[in-house]
Amino acid sequence: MPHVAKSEETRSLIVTTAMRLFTENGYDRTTMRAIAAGAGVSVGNAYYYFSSKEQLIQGFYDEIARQHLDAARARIDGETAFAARLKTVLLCWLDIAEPYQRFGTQFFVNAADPESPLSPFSDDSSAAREASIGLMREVVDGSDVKLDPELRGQLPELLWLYQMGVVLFWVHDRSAGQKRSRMLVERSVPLLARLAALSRLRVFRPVSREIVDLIQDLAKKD
Amino acid sequence: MPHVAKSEETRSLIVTTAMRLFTENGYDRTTMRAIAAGAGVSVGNAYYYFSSKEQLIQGFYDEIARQHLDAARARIDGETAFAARLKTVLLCWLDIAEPYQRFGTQFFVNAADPESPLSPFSDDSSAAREASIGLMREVVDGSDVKLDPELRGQLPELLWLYQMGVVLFWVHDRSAGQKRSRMLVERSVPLLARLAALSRLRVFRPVSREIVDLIQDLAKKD
DNA sequence: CCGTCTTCTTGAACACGTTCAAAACAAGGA
DNA sequence: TCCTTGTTTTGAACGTGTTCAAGAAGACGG
Repeated sequence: MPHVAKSEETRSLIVTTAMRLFTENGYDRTTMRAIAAGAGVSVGNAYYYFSSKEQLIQGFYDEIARQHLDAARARIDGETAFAARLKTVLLCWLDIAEPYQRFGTQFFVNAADPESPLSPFSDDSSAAREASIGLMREVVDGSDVKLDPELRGQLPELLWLYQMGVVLFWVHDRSAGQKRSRMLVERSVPLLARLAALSRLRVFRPVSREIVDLIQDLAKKD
Repeated sequence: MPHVAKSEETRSLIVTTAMRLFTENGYDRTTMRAIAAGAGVSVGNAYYYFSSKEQLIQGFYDEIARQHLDAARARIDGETAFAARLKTVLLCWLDIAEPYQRFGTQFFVNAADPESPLSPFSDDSSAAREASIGLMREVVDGSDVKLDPELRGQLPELLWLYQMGVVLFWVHDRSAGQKRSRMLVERSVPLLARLAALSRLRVFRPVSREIVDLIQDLAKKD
């Protein structure tokens, strides 16, 4: 038989059980004792693999991000319009995250804690963050959009921030199928695209420059 | 002697003690037992007045907001430049909130929960929210800025959202004296002001219109 | 097979937020 | 003064996340 570390099996059993229970009953109503019992291990054992209840969802977070990267790349392939590409990427995230909104809410609340390793701005999340920004870079580079070159370099990071804003809206969105979030994307993306295009106009140039500078300065030690 | 309800004294004693301990040791490290002991009451008594530990900071939240309204109004009096007024209001908030950033962080994390009554978007917070938006309306109306009239009506709400963004940045800001947050305000406010002025240009008009429409539609059931 | 060292597992114990039945107190009215 | 009714106060008890000392199970060289 293949040498699969027994410990990996246990670890994965625990996280799978946790995700099932979170989805069934919500994050708060799922106790560590229930997770341990469901996985057939002791509560202490769960803490041997995961340092906290919060930590249990990091794996889940990574899973969503991975699915999103794959699906979004497939969906924008061939499309060259900037707005269409961006819209597809964001709607794709909403599709993938939809089943988890119920407990995803609780999750993203924890992630709002700047001290938490789950924060999208934390060092621990830098890998996932870089991957997401990379996707946005593909959105820009694979499109035929014409941009102020200064803006172009910064745009992926800006778009990632915009995506964080969409997520924040989504967390608060209680409409059926999150259709309000979808509307936000459908209608704000064309606006952004037009703003980006306007950035090449003369009147707009200094403003655009200053925005880029500001972001760069703010990023210097973040 | 004046008829001050004994119960009001107890209530205020509890909240005062709580705020002192929160500021001294942080929110997490302050236990309800410590608060009760510090106030010389039983733990059950604290729960008679406040339904939860979180609820204890609502009073504090209100206090900061009240201070901000007063101080900001005084400081913008006489000033007529839109950018200057807005900048003053935001820097004023940073000044007032500074001593509490340490545990304020924890507080604003709780407030990020959409289900929490502490959320700035919740019904329970609508009074405070309306007051803040009202202040932004004063910022606009007391200034000599020329605006697309459609935008003018919506602007106070947009500025309030912008303020929420600044607060979000501030929560994550670990620089000394929150000088990064100050830089953000100092430099983003002029940008906003220029954008607002640009909104009257012909090329910009349709974009500006659509932004206003989108916000209105999104606000319809929020 | 034995001894030793590391990895894994256990469940009792702890600290904390929260609840609740019961007691103490306050204010009238008879 | 006593009874009644409503308000305030108490502290033991509960459920939860988390810790930890101790033991079980493997891994491996001899």
